[in-house]
Amino acid sequence: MSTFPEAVYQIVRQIPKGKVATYGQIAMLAGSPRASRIVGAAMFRAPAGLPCHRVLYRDGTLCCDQAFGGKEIQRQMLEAEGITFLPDGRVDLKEHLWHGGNEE
DNA sequence: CCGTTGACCCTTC
DNA sequence: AGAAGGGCCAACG
Repeated sequence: MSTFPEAVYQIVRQIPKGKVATYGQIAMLAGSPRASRIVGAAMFRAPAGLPCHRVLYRDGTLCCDQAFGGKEIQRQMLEAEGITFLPDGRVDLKEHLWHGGNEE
């Protein structure tokens, strides 16, 4: 792990099924709590096999409506993982917000 | 090496 | 409560 995106990939890969994480949370775990934007950029360049669909906004909303080819696509993937959605169209962070525990 | 850009987040109007 | 603007850090040209 030398570059920031690479560290981000490792962290996102450690997100368990049925759990979600925020860009800010991942950025903090990566070593820069304010580099949330770098995390998003890294997600776009992220290779296949990376559960980037488990990464959401700080409020639980999806990234930018066009990620993964469509926010509804991400919603379906999250539901398949066991994630519950609120009537507001946001993910239930209080139920699925992942803690940065690398020890696992 | 310096400037620009970006799947974000926070503060203020 | 909703909308707008600025700031931050790291990669890329």
